Amino acid sequence: MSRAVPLDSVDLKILAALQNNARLSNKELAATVGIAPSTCLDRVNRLRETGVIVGYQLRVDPAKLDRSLEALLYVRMQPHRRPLVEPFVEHVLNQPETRELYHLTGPDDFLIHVAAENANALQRLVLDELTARDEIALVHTNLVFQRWLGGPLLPPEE
Amino acid sequence: MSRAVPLDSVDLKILAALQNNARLSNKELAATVGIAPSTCLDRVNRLRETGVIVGYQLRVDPAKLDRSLEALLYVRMQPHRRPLVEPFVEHVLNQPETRELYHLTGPDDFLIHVAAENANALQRLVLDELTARDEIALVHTNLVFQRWLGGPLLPPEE
DNA sequence: GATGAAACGATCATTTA
DNA sequence: TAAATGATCGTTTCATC
Repeated sequence: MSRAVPLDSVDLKILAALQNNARLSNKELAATVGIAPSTCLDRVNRLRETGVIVGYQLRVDPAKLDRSLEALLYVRMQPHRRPLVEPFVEHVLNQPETRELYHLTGPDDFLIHVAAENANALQRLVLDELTARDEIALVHTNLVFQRWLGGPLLPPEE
Repeated sequence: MSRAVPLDSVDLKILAALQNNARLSNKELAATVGIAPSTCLDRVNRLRETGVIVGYQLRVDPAKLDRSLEALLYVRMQPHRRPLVEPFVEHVLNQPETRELYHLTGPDDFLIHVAAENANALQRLVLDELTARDEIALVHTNLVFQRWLGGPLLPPEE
């Protein structure tokens, strides 16, 4: 269901261009990659249908929303059993501070990226929403100085 | 420069709607939040001008691009000095596998989210691009089972 | 994959509350 | 000051080549 999809050089140009600017109009995109708008529309639709393009995400500045304290929370679950995982994931995703959640190999089972109003809000989140739960054995909190996004994601070179 | 911006309930509705679907047309968005399209356009432009909306990002499925092995790399820098930070950040952002990079408090100085083709590619990344550098004291690699995104980010309740 | 036409949406000057 | 109206302009989209 999630195998790699054959992509030609036009597809790759489209993906690179849209990852640089997801709001390019179809017309601009077509001009950028050098094909007709109708063809371009077909290509983009196919990239969506095949699941290469998953969605379009708004990026907001957490600081502008009074959430300037970002942190990564490393969470250990004990026992680390399937019936406990799903409710925990849902609980985390329901917290308004949650930006991303990872389920991981390694000593820590989860990593949560959160954006809180201040240290008080972060403390409340850790103590009341995480360590208060029986299955949560441990939470380590690391503050985020800065965060960068990688460039366009493309298939590995041959 | 990054203080919170006063936002009324219409702004919040716009932000919530666009975070659910950043490709809503202005007309649809206006209907969703219950205002005229022209007003809606003004609002969105203001949210961009004030820096609340930072950009629009394409979300792609790494597995569909032959990058199905995602990992988090915990990196310790020694010494952790400013002149070493910027070149390292640039080096990491230049790697095609890099999706996100965090600079952190705590025992590990950086966390890198990467999407690699397979274990070989991941090993190469860690050994040739990270631990090969003098300033990198240590890299821990944790694989990603699954990743979720949080819901819309809005200001804390009063 | 391109062309061209019809339909639709974005945008802005103007008007109104 | 903020929002709505309505005309213009441009883009998307689809049948056809």
